[in-house]
Amino acid sequence: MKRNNKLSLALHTLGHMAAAPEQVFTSEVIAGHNATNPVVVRRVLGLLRVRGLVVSGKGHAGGWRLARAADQITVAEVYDAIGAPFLTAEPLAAEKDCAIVAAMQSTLHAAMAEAEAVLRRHLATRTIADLAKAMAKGAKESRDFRFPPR
Amino acid sequence: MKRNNKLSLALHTLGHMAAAPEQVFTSEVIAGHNATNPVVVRRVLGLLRVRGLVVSGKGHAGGWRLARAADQITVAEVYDAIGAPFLTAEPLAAEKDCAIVAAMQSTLHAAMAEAEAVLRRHLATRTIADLAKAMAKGAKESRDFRFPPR
DNA sequence: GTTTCATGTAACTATTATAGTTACGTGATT
DNA sequence: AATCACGTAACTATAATAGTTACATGAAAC
Repeated sequence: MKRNNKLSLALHTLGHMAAAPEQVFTSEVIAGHNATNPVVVRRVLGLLRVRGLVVSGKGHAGGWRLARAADQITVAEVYDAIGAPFLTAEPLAAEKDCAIVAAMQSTLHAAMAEAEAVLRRHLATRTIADLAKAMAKGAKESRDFRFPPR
Repeated sequence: MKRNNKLSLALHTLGHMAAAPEQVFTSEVIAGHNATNPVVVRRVLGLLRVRGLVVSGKGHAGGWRLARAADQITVAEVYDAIGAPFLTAEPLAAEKDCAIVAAMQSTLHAAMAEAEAVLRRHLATRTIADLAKAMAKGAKESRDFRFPPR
């Protein structure tokens, strides 16, 4: 997983889990599917586990699976679990006491908060099951996947 | 400018320019106001120049100023000029032919495009002049700010 | 015309966020 | 008891971003 992000890894993995709910996936297998390392997988899926999206087991039959039905897990929940929002208020250090800086921060923060709300609302309409459906349809059709109307 | 971003530097600087339109600012002075380096300032303002938001001059009376009235420059234009959108489609390399990956990309891209549009629309309603107004109102703390002597 | 000053830019270094890796402990299954 | 897979700490590697140095170019001042 070179320069990708946790959200992609998480959604990809959950999509596969949704497509085979009976199956238990080891972090090693998942890592193989994502060109990354098992430890990285455990770290990312660990974020999902504390939010109750997946469960993990140790030992011989150990591994990962969904904690509930795929159509009961929205993409927004995964996004929140990863906790790396695309939109955040600006940091900016210099001249903290400058009124222009304050006005700028206020403007940017308001705009981002609004955009982030739209983003989450959009992602809340999609579930992991929707991702798995694409696989059921087959890879060929999915290459020109179209977002269905709301 | 430790770990801050170009947009903050740009907006802060343009805000000050709007508050003193007749003033010419050198990159050295601007750098001082932002705890950064003159070269960094030139690089960032250079992005604004090619979009016609500011103009620069060399030599003795050289420096930077707005290319047009502050109320004719929207924050969205600055955002676009910086060209570092907060929202971009996911890269993700592994398993390109996976239908789930394609579905995921599609979902994320659609959500981000929608959010980004909201963000830009919001920023388009704000101008650099709005930022300068905050200074005119005068937060107490900002009174000690001084522009460089003519 | 020469000096001075500020931008324009290339090339390099520094910092930092993120991912990758190694190592080993813990608990479950065989 | 042996094996397997997660849990996690600690370290290393990579890459995006910012900072720095150096110098050429052009404009104003003298």
